[in-house]
Amino acid sequence: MTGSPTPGSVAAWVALMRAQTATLARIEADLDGAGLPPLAWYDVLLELRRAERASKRLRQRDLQAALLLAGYNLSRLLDRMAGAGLVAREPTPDDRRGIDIVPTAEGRAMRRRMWPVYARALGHHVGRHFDAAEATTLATLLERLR
Amino acid sequence: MTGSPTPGSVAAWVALMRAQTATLARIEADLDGAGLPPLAWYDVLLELRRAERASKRLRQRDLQAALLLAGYNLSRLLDRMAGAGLVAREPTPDDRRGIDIVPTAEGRAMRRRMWPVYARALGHHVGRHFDAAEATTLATLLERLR
DNA sequence: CCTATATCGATGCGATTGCAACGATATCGC
DNA sequence: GCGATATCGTTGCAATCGCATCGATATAGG
Repeated sequence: MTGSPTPGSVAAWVALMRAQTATLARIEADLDGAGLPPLAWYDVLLELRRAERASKRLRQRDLQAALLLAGYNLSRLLDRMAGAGLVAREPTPDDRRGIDIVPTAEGRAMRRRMWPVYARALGHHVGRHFDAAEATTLATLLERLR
Repeated sequence: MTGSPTPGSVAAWVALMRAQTATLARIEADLDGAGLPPLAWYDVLLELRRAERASKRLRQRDLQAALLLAGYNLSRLLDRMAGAGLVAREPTPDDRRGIDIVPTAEGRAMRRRMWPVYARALGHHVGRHFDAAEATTLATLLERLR
């Protein structure tokens, strides 16, 4: 047998693809409309802030794992962000293969500038559609697909 | 106020991004591993079959709307698929700007060849994680983000 | 210690995507 | 009917992604 999946799970998958594509496009459009960089830059800056709050330096490898990003992709994303003056690369103290990524003052400022726009977009394009219980249900179900 | 969205909806959004990215990557890997073309090709071929079943010809514009795909992107996707002999372009009878997209015999065969692999991947990477009620709940919630 | 293997990050190159603009045709408003 | 505007699909070009590979360093096994 070809193992036809349940109709419900096909519907869920199709809905997942479309929801992500459509919502991401709307959020990116809001950021772009405000003259801000793409969402991926925010994700990087947010991870960097989390690390700073925990008084840790973040290795590129760890950033890669946190963002589910291919290594070569992250290398070049950081090229662009470093070019824009938002992050700096420093050698990892105890592993000479490694690079620590640190935010610059401008990088921290950029994250603060992006958040209000991102938050507004999130409320408008996601939060608006769910009450608290629904949002939790949705998050819980989606977690299983990690 | 910056209008912080509810914590639940932020969690739902993050989970949505990760679930889609991770699951899509797994499914694409299964298709690629079976020597088959990307998922987008299947989506096109499926829409074409739907149209044929309804005895309708499908305009490129309608395909674009059905797939939530940018026009220029679809143009070139169809270039590749036509190059592979899977679809053909024909002038729309009543609108000389338009192009009808029709599947070739090879295109229909390719869809039939892709489905078992896709179905297996879907069962493995999506269906496995949900019972019928959960899948329906998930689909229903995600529909709201269209 | 010293070779074999694994990990970390970068890079050359071809494929794909996104943006802006275009040519062709259709539709609208006068 | 006719000029202004909108729609359909394509294309040039730059940015980004994905794959394969590389150089450098670290770790494991004998």
